[in-house]
Amino acid sequence: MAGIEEVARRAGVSTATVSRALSGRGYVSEATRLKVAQAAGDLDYVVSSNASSLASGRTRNVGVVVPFLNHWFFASVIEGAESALLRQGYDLTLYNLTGGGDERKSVFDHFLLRQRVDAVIAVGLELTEAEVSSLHAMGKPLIGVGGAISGVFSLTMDDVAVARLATEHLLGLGHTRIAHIGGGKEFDLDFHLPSNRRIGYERAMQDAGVRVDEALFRPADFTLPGGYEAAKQLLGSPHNRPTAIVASSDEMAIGSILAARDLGLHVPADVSIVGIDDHQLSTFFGLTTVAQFPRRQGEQAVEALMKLLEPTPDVPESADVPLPYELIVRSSTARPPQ
Amino acid sequence: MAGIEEVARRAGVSTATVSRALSGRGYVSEATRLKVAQAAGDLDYVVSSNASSLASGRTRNVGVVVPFLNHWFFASVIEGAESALLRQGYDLTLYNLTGGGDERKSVFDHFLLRQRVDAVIAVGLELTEAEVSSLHAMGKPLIGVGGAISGVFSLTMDDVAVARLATEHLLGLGHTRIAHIGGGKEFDLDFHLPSNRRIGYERAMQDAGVRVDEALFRPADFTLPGGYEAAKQLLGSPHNRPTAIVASSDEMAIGSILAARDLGLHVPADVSIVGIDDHQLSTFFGLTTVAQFPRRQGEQAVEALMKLLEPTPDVPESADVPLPYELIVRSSTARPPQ
DNA sequence: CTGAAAGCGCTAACAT
DNA sequence: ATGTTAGCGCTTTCAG
Repeated sequence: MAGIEEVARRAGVSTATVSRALSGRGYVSEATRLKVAQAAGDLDYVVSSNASSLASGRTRNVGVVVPFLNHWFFASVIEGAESALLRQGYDLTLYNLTGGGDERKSVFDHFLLRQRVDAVIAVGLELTEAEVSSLHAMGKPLIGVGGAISGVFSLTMDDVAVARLATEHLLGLGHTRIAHIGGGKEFDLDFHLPSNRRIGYERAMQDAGVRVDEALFRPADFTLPGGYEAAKQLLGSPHNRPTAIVASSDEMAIGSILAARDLGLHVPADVSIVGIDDHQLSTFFGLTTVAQFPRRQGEQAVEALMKLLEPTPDVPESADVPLPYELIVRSSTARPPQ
Repeated sequence: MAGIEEVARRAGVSTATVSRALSGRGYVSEATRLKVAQAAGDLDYVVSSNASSLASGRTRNVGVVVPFLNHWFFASVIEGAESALLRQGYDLTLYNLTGGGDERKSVFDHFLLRQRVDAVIAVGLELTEAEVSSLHAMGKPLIGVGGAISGVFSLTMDDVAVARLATEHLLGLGHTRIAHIGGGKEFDLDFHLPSNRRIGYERAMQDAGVRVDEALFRPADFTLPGGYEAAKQLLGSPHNRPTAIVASSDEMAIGSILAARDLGLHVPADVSIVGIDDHQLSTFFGLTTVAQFPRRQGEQAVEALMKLLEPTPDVPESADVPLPYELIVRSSTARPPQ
């Protein structure tokens, strides 16, 4: 618990110089920098983030707000953000809203306002005007990931294009009776992704001159069991069973594969299935999918923040590109039977 | 961004009184408390955690260190810890070591030492002596979850008993050719759970007078694909195929169910399978398992910390009980064939 | 029960 | 390039 004063004494300089030498801000000769580093090392000196924050007004800490944690997408985004932040010497403090309304309110009204974070990353959350503006009033940069927030810079995939690509893959193989398992209306509140993906699916169908059949759409909850249920209904239909399914998430797609198996249908011989995500289990199930890269999204969010937070351009340039996605063809899709 | 001074002025008291009124520490008359609360509310005052921490030496923030994030167990522990902390007005800052050796070093040598946290929760991590002692030298309480750390208070399940229970369930149904899929040696470094579970399995067998057959053990990596591979080997054996499998994790157990299906074996008619965890997918797969309760573990870790951190007994009493576990029988286990 | 005042440990002008 | 110094916004003795 050595303080800056002791380091200064040991290095034979002033505390101001120690501060400059250690933080990299301001001019210090190479020689003194070394002396200071040495002294600091000897004493196991680590700056007190509180004192530093209080004096400088910068905490070197960012808040990440998520609606769930126990979910592939969110966990991956956080992992990406965390490691990018660590590299920059930043901490990540986590706000998980799983608990419900009360938690959300106290996080936005209290926790995020107590000057503990320099910026906020909101993942998969549609923030209210009030939430956004209270953050902005404090001068805290806010950035969204996966779910656009009006008036806020957000990293977000082109969900229409993604779903279109998945559907086109199937169309290209010759399928026309293509079903879609997407999010129900309840998911459209915080994400708009369900309807966007449905739109992408429909556009692809229409552009290919294929009629969109309402009976071939099933809402589900993005989970594996949800996908299983929906697929059972779709594939159990006595008339005009679809020859392919595009599911809005890999978990639902995997559920669909299991449903098909349970019905005695072979994938992809009897039915082709494509998902969206590239979930960690997708390789195992041989699922064809459109990959998104949530870890990368977390990193990109941090990169964007750093540009706002760090005046010096010591952060690698990262253009404001749209989020990438990529069709990954595995063994769950093939030409339709006959 | 109103400061304490403005609140004091508006309430007609000194800043000292505001501090006392808002923090609950020290004597304040009910009347002034109300006045202050009113003034603070009017001004949307939120205390600056940095100034408060610097002055008081307490950050009201705890660090949580995990080896992975994208995993059911860790995510659940964090969720539990997070919500318990939120209730106490604490923040949670997350340190994810997924990146590798470098990250770990900088987290322990730098990040955790910069006085940003009052305490540390290490989840599923075996800390080195150096790591533990540098934390203790700073006076930071440290508590382990899921993986005992020598010399550190840890919440940890009785893995021997858990595996024994799973095995006894099978023995009780009449199985004797019971295979075990457990962690390989590489997992024994940070967790000792693999070998403990194996011991529990063996003890149960021995106590039942059943010989432990080396050929009936397969190491795997705790994942679904890993369990699938292992089960394929076990169940594909031409001689003396096991009639049951106890897997050290639900993911491996689910992999085993899928492996059995792919071999044309029926679960549980041809083979019974039991896991350990009660993973979110286990209900869907009808998996019999021994549940552990990771969310609760996160909460308990926080409760234990609060006792150390908060002198006042405003934290509900929670005895130092061993972690609970519970056999949940679903449809993946039954009497052996014939 | 309340107020005055001395820091908490560092950073950032400003001066040199 | 380095030192001096005045705070950052609170909490906490210590008086009263």
